[in-house]
Amino acid sequence: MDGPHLSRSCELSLPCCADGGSLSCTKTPQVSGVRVQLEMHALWQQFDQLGTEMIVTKAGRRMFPTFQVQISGMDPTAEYVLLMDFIPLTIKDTGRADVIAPSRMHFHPDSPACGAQWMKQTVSFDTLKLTNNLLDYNGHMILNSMHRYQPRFHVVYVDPAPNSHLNANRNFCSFSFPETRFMAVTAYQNHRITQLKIASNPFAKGFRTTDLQDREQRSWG
Amino acid sequence: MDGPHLSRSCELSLPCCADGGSLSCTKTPQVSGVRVQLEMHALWQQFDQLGTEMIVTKAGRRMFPTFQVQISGMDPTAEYVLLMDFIPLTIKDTGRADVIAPSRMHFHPDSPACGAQWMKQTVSFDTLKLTNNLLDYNGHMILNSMHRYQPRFHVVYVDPAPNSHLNANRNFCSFSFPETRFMAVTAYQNHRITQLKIASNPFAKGFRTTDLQDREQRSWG
DNA sequence: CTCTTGACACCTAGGTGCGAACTT
DNA sequence: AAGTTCGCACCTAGGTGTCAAGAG
Repeated sequence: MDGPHLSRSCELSLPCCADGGSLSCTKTPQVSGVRVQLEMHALWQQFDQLGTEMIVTKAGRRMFPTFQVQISGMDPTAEYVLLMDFIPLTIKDTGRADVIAPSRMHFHPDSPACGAQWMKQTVSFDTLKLTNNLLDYNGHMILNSMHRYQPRFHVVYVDPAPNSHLNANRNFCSFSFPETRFMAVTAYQNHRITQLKIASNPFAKGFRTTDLQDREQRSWG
Repeated sequence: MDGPHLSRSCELSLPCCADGGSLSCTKTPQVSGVRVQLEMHALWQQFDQLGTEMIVTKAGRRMFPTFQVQISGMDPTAEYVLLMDFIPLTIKDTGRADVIAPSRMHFHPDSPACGAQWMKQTVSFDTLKLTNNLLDYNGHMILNSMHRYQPRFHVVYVDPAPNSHLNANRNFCSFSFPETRFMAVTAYQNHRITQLKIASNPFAKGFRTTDLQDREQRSWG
C-alpha cells in the first residue's frame, strides 16, 4: 500500500528528511543511531492480516494490542522525549465531508528521561487512549471513526544547547510499523477481529468459549 | 515529645540548619519560600490520638492514611525533586539488640518536575510501601517492626549551576508533621486502630459491620 | 509467650465485548 | 439502514484485615 517496509526491526523513519523539507538531513549523533523494535510483533501481524480495528469511545479506549517498543542505540546519558501520533491513511469517500480531527501528540508519561532509562526495558504506551470526541479534554488521541490510521513513534533528543531550536529538525527521529495500522471503529465490523481480541486480550477473558481461545492466549503470555 | 510544632501548615523544617552543622543556613530563594500543608489532617490526627500503627509486610504495604501534601511558594520554573524518609523515634528496649535498618530515601515517582507541576495539585506518596524485609529489592522503605517512626518530607531544588554540590546544603528544605508518626507492626496491637482503619480505608470496606463505620467513611470522602 | 507469616474472602478500580436503545 | 451510545456482566490487578499456623 505504501511501499516496501522493514517490519520486525524497523529502521524506517517516515518523516526523516521529509518533514520540514530540509535538503541536508544529517541527524545529531544522539538520534542517528537509534533503533526501535516492535514488541508483540507476531500478534500485531495476526491482527493486520484480518484488518486491525480499534474501538474509539467518548471516554477513551486503550489500544489492543498495546504499542510497545524496545529501543537501542541511544546515548545513555542524553535526555530524550518519546511520543506518538497517528497519520490518517486512505480517505474513505462516504459522501459527507470529513471533519478534520485536531492532530494531537501523545507524550510518553515517563518523558523526559535519559537514554539508559528508555533502553533498559520495554517502553509501553498502555496509557494511551483513543477517542472520537472532538471536544475531548482528557488529552486522548482524537480519531475519526471508520477511518484508517498509521501509528507513528518519535524519539526527540532534548538538546541542552542554547538556540537548540535551530537544530530542531536534526534532533528527532521517527518510526512507523506498517503492521500496526488500523481502522478506528465504534463497534467491530469484522467478527474475526472480535474473536482475535477476545482470544488475546486478558480483559476479554469473560467472553471466551472454546478451548482454542484459551490456548492461543496462553501462547502469547 | 519533641517540642512544640506547627501542625496544619507546617513550616517546621527539622533538618534545616541542623543537618551538616553549617552555621550560616541561608537557603536559596528557590526553597526558602516553600510552604507545605498536610492533607487529610483531621484523619491523621484522629489516628495519632489512638497511636497510629502501620502494617509492614515482606512484600511491602502501603501507608494508610496516605502521606499527601499541598505545596506552595516554589519557583514555578525551577526544577525540584521530592522525597521522603523515616526517622526512628523512641528506641523500645526489648532486651535484644536492635538491627539497624538500612535507611532509604523514597523519591516521588514524578521527580524531577518543575515547581508549577508540583504546586498545581496534591502531591501523593500512595506508591510508597513499607516493609520489614531487610533484604528488600523492590525499593520499599525498610522499617523495624514494633518501632516508632516520624515520616519526613524533603524538597530539593535541582541546581543547574556548575559546582552546585558546593551549595547542596542550601538547596533543600525538610518538613515533618508530628501527627504522622506511627509504630510499624506486623499485626495491629490496638483494636481501636484496627476499627478506625476499617472505617476509613475504602479497601477495608469488606470488614465494616456497623452503620457508624459507613457514616464516618462518607464524611472523609 | 510474643511476634511473624501466608492463604483467604472481600473489597476498589478499571479494562473487555455485548446488546438494546438511540441517532441520523 | 448504518453508525453510535450506554448500562451491564465478566474479567484483571491489586489493596484490606482475618485467622490459623509457624517461628523464636
